Amino acid sequence: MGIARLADVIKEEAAEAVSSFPLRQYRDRVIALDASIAIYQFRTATPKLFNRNGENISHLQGLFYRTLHLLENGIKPVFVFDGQPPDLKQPLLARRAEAAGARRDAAESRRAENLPRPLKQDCETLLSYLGVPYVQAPAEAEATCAALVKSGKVWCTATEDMDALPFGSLRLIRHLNSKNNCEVEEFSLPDILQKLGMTQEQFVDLCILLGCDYCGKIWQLGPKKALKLLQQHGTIEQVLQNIDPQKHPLPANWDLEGARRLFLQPEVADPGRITLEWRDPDPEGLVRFLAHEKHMNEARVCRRLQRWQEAQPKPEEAQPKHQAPREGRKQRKLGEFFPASKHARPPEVRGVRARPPGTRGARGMAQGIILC
DNA sequence: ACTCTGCATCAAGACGTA
DNA sequence: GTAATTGATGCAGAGT
DNA sequence: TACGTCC
Repeated sequence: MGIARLADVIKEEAAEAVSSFPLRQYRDRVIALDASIAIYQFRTATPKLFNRNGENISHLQGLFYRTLHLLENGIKPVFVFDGQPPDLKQPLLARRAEAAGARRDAAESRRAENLPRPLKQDCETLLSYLGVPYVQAPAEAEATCAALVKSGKVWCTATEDMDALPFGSLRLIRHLNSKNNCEVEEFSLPDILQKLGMTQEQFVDLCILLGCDYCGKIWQLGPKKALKLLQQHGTIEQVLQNIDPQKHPLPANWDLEGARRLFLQPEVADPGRITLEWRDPDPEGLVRFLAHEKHMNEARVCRRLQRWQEAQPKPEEAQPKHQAPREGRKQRKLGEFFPASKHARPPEVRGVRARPPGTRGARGMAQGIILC
């Protein structure tokens, strides 16, 4: 669940490091998202959606709508999937699993944090048809997101929890998906460090004291004291020498070094070996996959795709406005997929049967990415 | 006063229509 | 008859 | 905007 109250601390103590921008500010930006968190959100959102086979397809519908929303706003998303959670996180996961009820068998709870494979495959398939790249992280997704930002391949990490900052993501944005023109909130890591007067190492120490996923908290040491003491003494070790150990007992099995190492030298995918590529969504493939294979309502899928199509900038006005490198985004004429129907007529089987020659899109399947 | 903790509560994702 | 997740938020209370 | 529906 990230770092407890880190956002509050930053807003209070380093307000200048936080700014708000309208969504359009991020046009043509590459943004990394934690796929597992997003999917988990969709799955736990109520009410759950079941198709006629009784399969929960909340994740597909959610990912479909949300990704198109990003694409419509000119954002280039990269989804990063969690890998193996670090050992230090096991106690936390075990606690969560236990809280989730003793009903689950041990085998399932052990990998509770990982998405079930078919679920993940569904999402990868969907992303491929959407033309959106994804990355498999070896461990924590947020860590790989941060590495991608540091490498320059990605502009920022979009996430609701703050882990990406101690992992070193230079920019972090929140509320990317909020509805009514709510502004996006951007945290600048360099500004945070400067305002707090801390190095990245000290900032990581701060996050550990605030309470992270990897080790327990020190009793009676909340955000205010933690910040002040760290600014005063520099490291957790120094802080410990200046507080009363009776009043501030350490948690059992407190692996300070381990937690630090996970933040400062996390296991991440090598950005240099990752190629990010975006393609236009493949409407035909999407209808086939979502509606026919997964039994989402076909009319809805088509309507949404049509809305996306209409939101596409016309080729001629797309050119002069932005000088931004339109790398690899070939503008495909989409009219061919939707025989221009003025009034959205739902109940037809469209787009699927009508397959113009030469547009057998499904090759799009290939273009997720790759590597870890 | 200020700070931290514990407990209760509530809303959750996105669309479309009224 | 019948389930029931997670986390953000606000308020009460206790320790400093 | 508030609320009901999605499958």
